[in-house]
Amino acid sequence: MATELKGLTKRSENYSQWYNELVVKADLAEQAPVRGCMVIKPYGYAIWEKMHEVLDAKFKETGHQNAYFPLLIPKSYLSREAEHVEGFAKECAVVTHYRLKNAEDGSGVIVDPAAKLEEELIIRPTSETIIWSTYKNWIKSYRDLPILINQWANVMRWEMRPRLFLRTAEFLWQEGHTAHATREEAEAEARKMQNVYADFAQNWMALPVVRGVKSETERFAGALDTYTIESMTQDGKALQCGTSHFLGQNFAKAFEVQFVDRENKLDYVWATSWGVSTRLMGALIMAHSDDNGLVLPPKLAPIQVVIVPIYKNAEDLQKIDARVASIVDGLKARGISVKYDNADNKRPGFKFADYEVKGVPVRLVLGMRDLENGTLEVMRRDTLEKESMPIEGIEDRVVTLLDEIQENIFRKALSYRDERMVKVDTYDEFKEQIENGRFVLAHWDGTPETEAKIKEETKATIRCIPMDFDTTEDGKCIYTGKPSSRRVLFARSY
RNA sequence: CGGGAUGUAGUUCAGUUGGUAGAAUACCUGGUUUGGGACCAGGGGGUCGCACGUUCGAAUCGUGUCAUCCCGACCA
Repeated sequence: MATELKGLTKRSENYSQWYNELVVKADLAEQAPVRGCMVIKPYGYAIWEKMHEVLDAKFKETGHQNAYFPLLIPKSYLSREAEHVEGFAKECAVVTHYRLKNAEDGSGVIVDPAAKLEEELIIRPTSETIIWSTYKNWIKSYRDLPILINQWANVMRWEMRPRLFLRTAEFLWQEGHTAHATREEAEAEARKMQNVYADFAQNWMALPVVRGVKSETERFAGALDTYTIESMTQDGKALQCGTSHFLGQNFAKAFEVQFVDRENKLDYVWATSWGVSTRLMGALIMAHSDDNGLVLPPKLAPIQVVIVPIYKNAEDLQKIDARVASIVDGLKARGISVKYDNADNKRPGFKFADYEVKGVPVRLVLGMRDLENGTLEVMRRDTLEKESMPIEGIEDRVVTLLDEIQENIFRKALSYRDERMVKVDTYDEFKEQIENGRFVLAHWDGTPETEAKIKEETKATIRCIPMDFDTTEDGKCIYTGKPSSRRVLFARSY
């Protein structure tokens, strides 16, 4: 399948359009026939698969196991936890029937009214309810705890305004659901997983994130605390990349999950849940890409190195093939994923542009001229710099180059974000900086009312109370002038 | 659910006062090409979103309907 690559909109002209075109032209995903749903194409899925693999290993290192719970949830389960219903009820897809039949007038297939379900089923928007109703049967004693389980699944939320990867009706994610004997242990777990996410974002995705705690209004429905990692897109908006919730005993109480502790006393268990989704793909795309297309961090790139031959006839190509074979072997031996594209049906210029749009970190070009000189051309995607190098020893050079690129795109994204994170002390200044697409650190009086007013007037929300840097200091709320003991992070968000 | 817009080739779009379907690009075939998105020649592809109406005649006019996109409210 060939993609139409020409004419990618510039970021500066229309950021949303640029993003959309990029997702499609880099061959990552496309819209599905069903509104709000997307088809993740092989190249896009390969990136997600790599993320999945790395995260899964981290979960296992931290003592978690994978399991799987059902897609369909009885409607009554959802109403058990009051805040939880409130948060999700408006966006649930509901299964009401279990059979179709042919219409009598021959107009096609219709829902068989005789097959109406007694209790409707909800397609999971998240799995807390089904999981906690199951944990109830698993937990009797403190000896059954902790339960540290993760599931990789798809969930469905009937969103009003879908966007590829960032907000789709159906999305892929992992959700961890843990049960603990003590409050302290559960809180520690929630923070631990936030750190796992932050580590993954920064060291694998090359994505700088702010770790923090959500304000009461932004908190997950049913949680006591929501820990978040927030990244910045190139148009200056915030993107919630991962969350880890300390659920207290809310779900245990709603689903009557009690255990007998060491002192033979009955108590409710303490819970956490945490998740990241295919939205990470959106964060990745928005963080590093440029007007030539995607820029992938080498650690997650499905193809880390592409080799393009340049030749005039079959005889030349044979010579290049032979020389390239050993380079390919050498790179593979070093654990590098490499593609040698000697397809004859595309010209070199086309291939160059194509792999640039797809964000392949390193391109090696080898022509007859190079063959004679014992050189090749090395291009790095992050800077677009080209350099001629000796073929001899190129494999090791590529290894270090990939590391440099990984490091460089993180640094670039970090300084981009840091330049756009500002402190303000007046509301006028606040409005101006929000309008400029900045992350704004400002004093807030701590009330949901003020937060709501600010959101209404500026569309900015409190992204988090940051944990990565100390924002404690005496000041006055930018909106009400009431005393505040620390700054919080405001931004517009996706 | 409010406000705005659009449905014509795989895609992006043109289509005049109503007269029976076009371009670019993509695709297929052949040839020449190949150090930054090739060129020439030929070819295939559309019940003009759907329904009804007006008319000798509708992509074009009217009514209805469905769908999609953008802007809000909501959200991982």
